[in-house]
This record gives sequence, C-alpha cells and structure tokens, in this order.
Amino acid sequence: MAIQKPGIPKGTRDFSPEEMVKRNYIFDTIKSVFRKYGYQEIQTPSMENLDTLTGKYGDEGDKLIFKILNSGDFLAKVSPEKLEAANSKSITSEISEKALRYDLTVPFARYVVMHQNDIALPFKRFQVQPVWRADRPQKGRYREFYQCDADVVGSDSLLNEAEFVLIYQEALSNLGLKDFIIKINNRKILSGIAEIIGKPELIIDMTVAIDKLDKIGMDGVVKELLEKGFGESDIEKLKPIIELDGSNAEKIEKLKSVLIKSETGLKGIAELETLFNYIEQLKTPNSKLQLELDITLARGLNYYTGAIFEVKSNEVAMGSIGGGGRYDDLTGMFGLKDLTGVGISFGADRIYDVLEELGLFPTTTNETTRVLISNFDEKAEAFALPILSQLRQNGIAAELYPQAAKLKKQLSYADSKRIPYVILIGSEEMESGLLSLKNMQTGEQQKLTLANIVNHLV
RNA sequence: GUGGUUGUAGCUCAGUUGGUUAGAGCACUAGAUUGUGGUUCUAGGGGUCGUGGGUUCGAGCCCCAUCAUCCACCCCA
Repeated sequence: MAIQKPGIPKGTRDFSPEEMVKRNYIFDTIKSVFRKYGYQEIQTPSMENLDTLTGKYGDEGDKLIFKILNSGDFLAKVSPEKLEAANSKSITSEISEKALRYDLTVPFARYVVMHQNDIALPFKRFQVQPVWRADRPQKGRYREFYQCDADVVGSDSLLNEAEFVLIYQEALSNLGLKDFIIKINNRKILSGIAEIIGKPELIIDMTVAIDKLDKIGMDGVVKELLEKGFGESDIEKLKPIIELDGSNAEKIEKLKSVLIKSETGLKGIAELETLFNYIEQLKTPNSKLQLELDITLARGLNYYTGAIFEVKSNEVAMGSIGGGGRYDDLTGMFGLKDLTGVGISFGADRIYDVLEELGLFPTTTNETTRVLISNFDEKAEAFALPILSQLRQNGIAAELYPQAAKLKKQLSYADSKRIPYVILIGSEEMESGLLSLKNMQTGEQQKLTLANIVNHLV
C-alpha cells in the first residue's frame, strides 16, 4: 500500500496540549457559572436517529446535517426503481438512519421527552459537547465545534431569561472579555410587526431580511423585502420600526404606540419590560452590563417563540459568540405538549478565537509536570524509582526521564515542557542522600533531603 | 449551493523576463561544553515544488484540468 499523506477532514482540528489547557479553561469557567445558577450537566450521544433531527432546523439546516451511512450492504434494501431515479433525497432515508447531532437543543428536547417520568420540572440542565455541521468552513466557522448550552424546561417565568442574561455577563466577564453586547429581542414583537403590516405569513422572510440591516444597509434590506413579496407601502410602515433608536426604555415606548393594535406584539413588549425589570434587580451593582433591545435581531432558528438572545464581542470582528431564546413547542414535535423551554448557547470555539486574538488567556496555567527526575544510568534510575513514587504519593506531578541520556537533553526536555523543577541524581547524591533540586526559571540549584523537596514543591 | 484566494522542507515563507545542483528562518540531530536547559557559534539530515496532462531545447515559474486550502456570500456558534 502506498504511503499517503495524513490529513483531517475539512473544518476539523487537532488540539495540542497547550490548546487543550486553554480550551479547558473556557469550558471550566462556563461550567462553573452554569452550576452556580443551578444547572446540572448531562450528555447525549454524538449520533441521533436521523428522523429525530430532520425537520427541526428548516430546509437549510437539514442540508447541513451530517448523515451516517448504514452499515453493511446499505443499498440492498433500496428498491431498483428508486436507485434508477437516483434521487438523493428520497434514497437518503433508506441508506442512512443515523446522523451526527447538529446542536444540543434538539437532543435535549428528545432527552426530556424520553425521560419525562424521571425528571423533576422545572428541569435545568447544561451540556458541553461537540456538534457537527456540513457547512463550508471559514473564519470562526468549523464543521466540528463545541457548544456550551444551558436550558430550562417546564417554567414559563421570565426569571429564567433574566438569569441567562446574567450567566452571559458573568461567564464572559470571568473569561476576561470587557466589551461585549447582549442583544435581546422577542419573537412576539416580530409577529406583532408582521401583523401590523398585514403580512403575518411573511414573518420569516421579514425577519431574515431585517436581520441583515447592519450588514447590507437599509437599501439592501428594502431590496430583499421587495423580492420576498412586500409592497412599497408595507416597507414604508416597516422603515421607522427598523430604524428605531434611543435607550431600551425609549424603544419600548415607541414600540408600544406602533403595536397598539397587535395583541401579540403588546404581549411581547410586556415580556420585555418584565425581563428588564428582573435583570435590574438581579444584576451585580456597578457591573457594566451592555444590554440592547435590537428589533432587527432575528436568528434563523424557527423554533423561537419568545425571547431571542445574541452575544457579540465589540473588540473582535467575529460572528456571534452566543445565542439562544425561548421555544414553546419544541418537545411538541416529540409528542410532549405544553412544555415550554428557554436556553442559551456559548460558542466555545469562537470564544477561543476571540480570547486568543485579544491575548486574554491567563499565563499561569499549571497543568504540566511539576518536577522531572534526571536519569543518568541504571543505578541512578533504580535509586530514583522510590523517590518518584514518594513525590507522586504527595500529590506532586512528577516524572522520571524514561531512559538514560545526556543531561543536556533531559534539561532541554524539561525546558520545552515548561517543567519548573528538575531533580538531579548522580553518584554524589546517591552517596549523601541529598538530592540536587534545580529551579529551571532562576537556574539556582540546592541540595535537599527528599522531605524538604516535597515541602518545597507542594 | 455561489464567487474569489493560495498550494515550494515538519512549520512560516522567498524563488527575478522560463535557464546550471530549488533557498532562508524556525524546528530537528550532532558538536563547541563526557553532570547543567533557555542566549550564541559550527556542521548535518530533511523536497514526487499539491496531482495529472500540455507548450518548450529547457517549467517551481506559462496553459488546461483536477484536488486541497483559506476567505466572502447563503446560513449560522
């Protein structure tokens, strides 16, 4: 067999020891905040049944699901007519019954329905696992990436929404981000706007178009709205709403008058007011919470029914680093009615890229070996083994250089692995029982008993 | 799915109007220093120039195809 150049699939990455230290720092920070707010961790399988996932993310989303080919002779069951027709879509369901999870929310909904008799409502869970999307990769976009989700089902209180805002604020602040904005909108307000214009059936097209405002400008939005079937008069009504500005309170007042005839719209506004009120009372005093009511915030997922969240860093040009919202009907698709849920997600990989770009990773990461014992020959090695054991019994991360080698090489090894201390054991040390402890940072070296070394390193 | 970018050593990249034996830095190995790393100096190993075809006396360079890559759009974390 010919030697082949190794490679990994497009949009996937290896993570080095150094990168893992940084990634775990992000995961641990986010997880501890989740726990602090009463969320418990679960995990679900990497793959779900294909029909669990299809139809939940819209047509665009379905295309991005990674399907898993059935094992064995997967074409045997497909009828000759279908093979002849060569219609990929109709054959897919026959040759693939599993798929890699696309997000953590739908598997969570599936979990809740399957375990509904075992979980106490309201159920607050968090989940940190990779998801896969068959996207074209680009900056900040990968085919395999981690999401950190927290969701609660079985509670329609807006207190949950308020706490999610605080979780965003606390977790991202803890990670060292100083300037980020949490955008909030409400699907009911969007519905209300579509109602007022008289095109409630076009709400999706409307929200997708106005979502692009800051990217393509008002002219672009108008152009797209016209293409989607809105009339000139509709757009005239829409314009002032889209261009809404001022403080959050001012925006709410203006929206109230615009949406006066829409029951749904007014309900959305009432929800926002309650939410802002909760946040005001819950937030840490003096915290620089940047919260913005953004009426153009839509987000693609069609299952949001209430609040919609999105978080963006103002310091780095990057897509959103988090998002979420309320979905009233999610478990309904799996036969469990009237269960409301709300959740948020952190995009760990994008947060990594942002922290890297801003140089915000802490330098004092202490996840390497604490002390290396040198190895000159068989005799010294034998002498070192009980010492190695003692160090480890005292909870000190220690390693013995696994074979005799030149000291230069062993010190280089310690240096490249950033091991802070090296114990040198030669004939002199073996005779006296005093071991040479070298501090790799200062270069200083002193002779100590093992007990002293342990005290020094603990 | 659409448009563009770039493919040369393990990594980051030079390589002139097409011309002899394709270079540098970093990394690696060895030595200067037989028990002292990070700085320095010296030497060394390492290349199907993404792949296939074409033009030419001659191609890393020009042409075609193909694959990969990154970026942007769509959409999204």
